[in-house]
Amino acid sequence: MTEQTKENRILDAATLEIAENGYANATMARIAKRANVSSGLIYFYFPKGKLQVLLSITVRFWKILNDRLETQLESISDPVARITEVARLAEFMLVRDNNRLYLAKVLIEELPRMFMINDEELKDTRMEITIQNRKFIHTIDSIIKDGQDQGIFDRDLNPSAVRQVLYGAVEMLLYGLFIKASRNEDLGYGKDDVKYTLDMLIWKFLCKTP
Amino acid sequence: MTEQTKENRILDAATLEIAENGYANATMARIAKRANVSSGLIYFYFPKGKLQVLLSITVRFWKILNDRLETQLESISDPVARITEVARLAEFMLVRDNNRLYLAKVLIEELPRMFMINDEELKDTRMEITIQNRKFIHTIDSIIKDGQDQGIFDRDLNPSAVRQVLYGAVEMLLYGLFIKASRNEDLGYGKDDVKYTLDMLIWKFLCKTP
Amino acid sequence: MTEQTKENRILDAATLEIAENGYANATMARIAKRANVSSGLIYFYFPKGKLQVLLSITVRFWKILNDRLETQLESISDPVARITEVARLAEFMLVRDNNRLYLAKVLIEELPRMFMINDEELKDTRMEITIQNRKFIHTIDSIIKDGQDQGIFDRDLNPSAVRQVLYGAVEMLLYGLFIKASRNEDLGYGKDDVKYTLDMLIWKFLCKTP
Amino acid sequence: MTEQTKENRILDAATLEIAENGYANATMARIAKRANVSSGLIYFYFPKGKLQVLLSITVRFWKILNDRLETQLESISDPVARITEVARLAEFMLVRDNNRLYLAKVLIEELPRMFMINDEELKDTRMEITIQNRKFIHTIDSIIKDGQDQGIFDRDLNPSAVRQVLYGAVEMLLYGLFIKASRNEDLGYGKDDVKYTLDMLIWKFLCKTP
DNA sequence: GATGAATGAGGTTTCATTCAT
DNA sequence: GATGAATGAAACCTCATTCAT
Repeated sequence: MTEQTKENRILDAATLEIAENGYANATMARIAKRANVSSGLIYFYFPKGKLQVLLSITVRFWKILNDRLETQLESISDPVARITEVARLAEFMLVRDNNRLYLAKVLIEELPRMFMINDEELKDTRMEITIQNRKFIHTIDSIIKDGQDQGIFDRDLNPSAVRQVLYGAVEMLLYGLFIKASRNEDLGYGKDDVKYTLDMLIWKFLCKTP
Repeated sequence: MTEQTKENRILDAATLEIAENGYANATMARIAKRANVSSGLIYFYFPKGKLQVLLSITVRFWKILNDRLETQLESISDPVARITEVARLAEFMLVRDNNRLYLAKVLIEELPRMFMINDEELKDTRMEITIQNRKFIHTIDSIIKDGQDQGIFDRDLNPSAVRQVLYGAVEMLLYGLFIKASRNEDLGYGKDDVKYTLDMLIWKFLCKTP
Repeated sequence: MTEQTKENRILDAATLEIAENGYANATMARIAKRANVSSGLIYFYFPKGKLQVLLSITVRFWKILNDRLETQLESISDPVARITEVARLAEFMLVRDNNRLYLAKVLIEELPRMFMINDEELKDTRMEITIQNRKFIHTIDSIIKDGQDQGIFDRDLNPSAVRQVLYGAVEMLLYGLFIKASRNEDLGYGKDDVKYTLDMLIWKFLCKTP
Repeated sequence: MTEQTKENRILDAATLEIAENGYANATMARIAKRANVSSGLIYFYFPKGKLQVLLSITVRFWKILNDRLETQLESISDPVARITEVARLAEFMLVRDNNRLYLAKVLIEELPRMFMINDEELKDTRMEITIQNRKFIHTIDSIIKDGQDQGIFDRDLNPSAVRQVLYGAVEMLLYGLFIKASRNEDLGYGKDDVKYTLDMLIWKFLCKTP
């Protein structure tokens, strides 16, 4: 999918490494080995080290997601269809194959960490995430407000709170799939349940009751 | 709340340290300093080190939550009231004051890490978490199934998927509050919105539509 | 001489290591090995690393020198005798045996580096040097001004410039001795020439011509 | 002054880089950037790397100094005038503008390092320095011996020791000017004091007392 | 001549963990 | 129970140096 530059290979390798060992235990040496580059090259592309690599994984994902959203949503006008499309796309980008689930795991587990970064030297990368994140949030919130204005979505709900609910729902549903895929534990539902549950969440929770 | 033994002081200090720096950057030396004990003493109480401390924070929380749930739910029979009470209690234990929000942050961010632990020596502590976690999951799933059996909750929803949605919704709503409290960023909603949104999630999404 | 605490052992080992390899090539690992301590312990006493070790060598020397000067000069009132005593003491502390010459070499070669340090984190150590240095400069300048006031020293000379000349003269004369001791090269003079030359420098250059 | 070939630009850039960061912290990458060439090119001109660059800075300086000395001294016969000319020329070459002071700093601080070099591969460059250095020393020592023979300079002084004194005096006086120029610290004297003090050093210390 | 991405040896540095007191 | 100086494995990270272009 993404062009196989060495920079991208490093990010892919880091995704795998972090997914398997967690950020705390991921080592630069192993990332380098997985990407089949020297450890020094990682610092050439990401001078601030491991944290910048993690941030860059996130930036790359959000950029692609936002780009695709923009394209996909262009031709859809119905708020229900639009919000459903957002969920579908997130699902598609993170669940389609097991490789994607690694990315899902990293994004879900490490996203909160992003908000905590104060390092002055990483301000730029951090800002990029914030921009992409705000863009995403704005997309969702706009759809919700739009639906409320059109009388389709429940006007009594706070759009920001709804967005958090949707975000959390998608996150935990996907996370369960990851656990299922990577361990023996069954959490009691499958990919089809995710689709159906999210549809119902939109129809019943988000839409105006007749 | 909890008795101020040195052991508890260590866990409290660790919660703060991990909340501020993340598990990866938390150091035993700083935890010791914050707890006003020597670093050697941490190993007296938690011989397996940092990871055991993290696990112990989690165990302590889940034990208390499950205990209280048991007590509180005893006198409630209506499924809607029961599931609402679960949300209320989680909220209460994690949001009541800002100190609690630190705990919320640690639990939310580091919980996934728990599932990755294979360390033979920590099997016992890990098992304790699994037990508490299953107990919690079982409590929720039982309420949902019960409600479905009674024709109050929507029978077409997969109980496990619903549980993930509720868990994710509570998590993200609380997490937004933490961001708000610890940074200037406003996510667009407040404590009251959390209550109302969760109530609506239960009424509209979870309950059977008439 | 100095109490053989581990801290002092580290400074002694570092002096030797830096004298032999230069600051640029000195390694913490070798300093540790020479001091017979673990490399980690160096960071326990000198958290800012190699540069702090270098600064600390200097601080220790200047402190001792200033202390002894204070004691020795107490009982001397004649400006000529006083300034001679300063030169003698510097000589004594740096030349008496070959071990001392190592210290001399480090102090002479690396002193200029001290003035260049801007590192915010080393401000304290750097300030200590500045204080000791000013104390030393003040001692010398006072003697010179005193001698000028008494009509013994040449009043037309700028005391600060004279101090630089004396400092440079002592430095280069001692440095030559180090070269001689550590290599085969002969620079054409010996310890006795140093004494005589410095005496003449004081008598002829510094004193008022009759 | 010097022709702006890329080779010279590299040496100039290295002088600045080493003056600002010290030899230990100077990096080839920054030297290349300052010289506006690629780092690879430095190895084209100086295959032995950083040390060879440092040696080359020194060689270039001493060669020019010795050349000029030869020219300037040709027409002067009086020992006092000759030795004064040496001091003047050194001053001129190192103090005339602030750029020169950077060179002074590097030469003063890093000269001792030269004597420590044993690297077989740098034997040639090192030898060049030794040759230039001996030539310089010989020039001075000759003037002094000459003056002593003519009964103008004090015959009781060891010429080599005198040379060290003069060298140290010039060095420290110039060094003080550098400190003054690059920091706020005032060492209590200026360029005029340097001239006067050196004149007096020659007249009073070096010359025979009547 | 000139470039700069890429390497990897070798240094610095951290910090979990121990143990004598 | 409690301390904190001391250890050393193992990570991070730098940067001199190379080489295909």
